[in-house]
Amino acid sequence: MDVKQKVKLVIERLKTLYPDAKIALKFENPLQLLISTILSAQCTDERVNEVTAKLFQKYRTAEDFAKASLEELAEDIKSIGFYQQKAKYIKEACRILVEKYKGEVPKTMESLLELPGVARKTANIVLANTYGIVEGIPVDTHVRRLSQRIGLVKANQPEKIEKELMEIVPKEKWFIFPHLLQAHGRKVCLARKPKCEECVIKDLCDAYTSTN
DNA sequence: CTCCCGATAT
DNA sequence: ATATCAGGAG
Repeated sequence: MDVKQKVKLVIERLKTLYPDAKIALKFENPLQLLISTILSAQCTDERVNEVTAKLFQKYRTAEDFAKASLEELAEDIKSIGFYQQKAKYIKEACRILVEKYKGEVPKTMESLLELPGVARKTANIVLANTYGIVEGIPVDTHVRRLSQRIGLVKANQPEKIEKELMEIVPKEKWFIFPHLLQAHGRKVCLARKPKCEECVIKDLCDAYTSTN
């Protein structure tokens, strides 16, 4: 089957299964989403939400994070992995926000990529989910795993996967596509033990059809 | 490529 | 015990 036709069917079926698929990180403004997304690296969104519930009470502006003590900030996010690195990223990123952008989160890919701890995945998420600016497709662990299993892409590096996906997913679906794959990745197409028998797209999946 | 790294599922 | 979790930097 043509890969674009496969993408169309995957989106149709997953949309029926997850009609309310959207970002799982909780946030009230662009700054909160930026921080949450930096924190979410190699960590479940659920735990990020637990930590940020308290964190965003304590730190309300970019300036609050920028002038925070690094040790204290690290301690406040300790239950998340990579907490020392992430504390540095957040403090430094917020210092730049205050210095260059009046404490606000910039609206361009180029500006976001200058922030430490921010690459295309994080920038795509922030732009799309706060400003409605869809420049690409965020490739996280779920988008990567499912795209590879289904057989939508051949590449192994996130940036190359994003490029391949941008060529086969219609642009008007760039926003919903990663949300659908993430929802399916968390509930059915699990990393360790995928529940293939209950999967609504198993007939379209290379990983399934090649072994069954 | 390695390193960062705690919490949870298997 | 080990793999995995909405990755990114050096």
